[in-house]
Amino acid sequence: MHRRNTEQRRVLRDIAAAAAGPLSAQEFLDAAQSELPSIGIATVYRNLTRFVEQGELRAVELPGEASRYELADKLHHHHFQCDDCGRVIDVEGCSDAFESLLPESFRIRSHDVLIHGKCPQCP
Amino acid sequence: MHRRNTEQRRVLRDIAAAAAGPLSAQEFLDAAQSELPSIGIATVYRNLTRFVEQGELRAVELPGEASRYELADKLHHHHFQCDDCGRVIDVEGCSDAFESLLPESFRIRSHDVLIHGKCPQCP
DNA sequence: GCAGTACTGATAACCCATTCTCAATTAGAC
DNA sequence: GTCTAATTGAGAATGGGTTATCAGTACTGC
Repeated sequence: MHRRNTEQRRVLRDIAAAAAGPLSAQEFLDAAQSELPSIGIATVYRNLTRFVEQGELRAVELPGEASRYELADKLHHHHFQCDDCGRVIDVEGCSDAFESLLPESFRIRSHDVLIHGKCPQCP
Repeated sequence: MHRRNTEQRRVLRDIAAAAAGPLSAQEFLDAAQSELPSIGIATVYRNLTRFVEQGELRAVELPGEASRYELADKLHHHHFQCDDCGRVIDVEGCSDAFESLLPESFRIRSHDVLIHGKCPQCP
């Protein structure tokens, strides 16, 4: 099972690298089609799944939304989602004092923060 | 359209009031059936939707999970979800210094925090 | 009590993100 | 250039949460 470097994969990787936040399969498709109009949604899903298995990408799940994908080597960060356009943008840094809020009997592994509001591009 | 006080609604309201965190429709169903074995999932969904419309309950969306519902008059808080049993438990308090992480051009409206780990009941 | 209608329970239908199928295409070793 | 299997694109199929349908039930005003 030799891996091949297809144009589709190259385009998808470029999109992930240039993204300002995690993208959905549909967003990957839209972005990819502007460079490779014939690419289909099945290919996008197949490759996103594969990139996750290979450790290149990481899935980001947001409430009530389709899965999004971001580079796996990103440092700890959180996300902002615009109420209007729905775009998700990375937020660097983190003020984590969550541990102190729970009793000792809870063994904390991680935490996710999602900030809502309006992004600079929306009215 | 006169509102009626059915046994089903009374049970669902009791369950919501006694919950340690937001419950899914399935969890409402399971809890309700121990008191009212004939209650069906359609009735649960119908009433949860109705309670939300009436402002009694509020929907809580967690990544990759069915909607959950909690009392609408709860004060600002966050949630903990157990990696093992999946239960969701309220976390009082909040260390919010998120505003400072984003540029001024982002107008922040709210934030959600979800803490992951193991609850006291799980190994 | 009775009537009228809001409500319920069972199940079929729906919605939509994701996966599968399969014939056609193409990267890459030789 | 040839060969072969990995990959692709289109559309069908899937799965799970939620909603719609409809005949039967049971609140509540009188």
